[in-house]
Amino acid sequence: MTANTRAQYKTQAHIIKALAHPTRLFIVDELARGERSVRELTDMIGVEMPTVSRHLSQLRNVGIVDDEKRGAQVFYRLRVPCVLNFFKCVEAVQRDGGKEARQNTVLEMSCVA
Amino acid sequence: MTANTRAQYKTQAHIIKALAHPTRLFIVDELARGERSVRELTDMIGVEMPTVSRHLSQLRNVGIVDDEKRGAQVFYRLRVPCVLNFFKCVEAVQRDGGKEARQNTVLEMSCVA
DNA sequence: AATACAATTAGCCAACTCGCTAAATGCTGC
DNA sequence: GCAGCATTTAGCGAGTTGGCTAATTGTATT
Repeated sequence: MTANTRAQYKTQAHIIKALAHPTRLFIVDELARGERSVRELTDMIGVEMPTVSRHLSQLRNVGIVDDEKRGAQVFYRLRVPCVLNFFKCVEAVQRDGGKEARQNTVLEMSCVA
Repeated sequence: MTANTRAQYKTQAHIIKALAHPTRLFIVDELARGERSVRELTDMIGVEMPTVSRHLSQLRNVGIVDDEKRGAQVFYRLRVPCVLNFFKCVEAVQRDGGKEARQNTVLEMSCVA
């Protein structure tokens, strides 16, 4: 592996990592429906606004979402809709695979999915 | 958000997190070319075998890869090829977005990609 | 200008991640 | 059975993550 290749994987991992958290997945899912203010998202998620704000800036830093300040509020938008395709594949992983996952929560998952 | 929905996002995040590391991305990429033994992967990556082994079991635990023991060796296979689509989308994120990413490494990225 | 609300930043702490080395397990060939 | 290789497991330590509260910044309203 060359240094360049290694750097490339690192950058990609950084982007994927931005999606690797339940709250941030929820945010992406919600923003797929339209733009939302930080307050709106905070009210839906069960954590404090500063925490939500940090999740949002994480998504923004890698370019997945976009923000626009209007008045006192900041609205966030999904910038790269293709990340929604991740969900489909992840569901496929849930169905087809997952030894540990199957032991834990996937069975209950397949009930609600 | 119901408890079930929350659990669902948690499970999905767990799967995505398994991909959110440079070494594991490399492994997935390499396994897309065919099965590989732990030794083979270790020789390509610059870390010790125990570390590679743990990355592999992380991928196996969420069902992304599969292992088969033949003799003294263990061969790993990609089980859910759709994860390769992640790469395409991640490249789109790299191109279209990424404030921080743009500052850091994306420019050099777009040269090698 | 004073108050109130929206959002971010800073600082703290518990939990997790990922590298390593050492030890354990399992198979192969002598 | 013993030696040697392949792999995994265990245990350690540095660094990161994600929650919180408190403090800061910026806008709107009175």
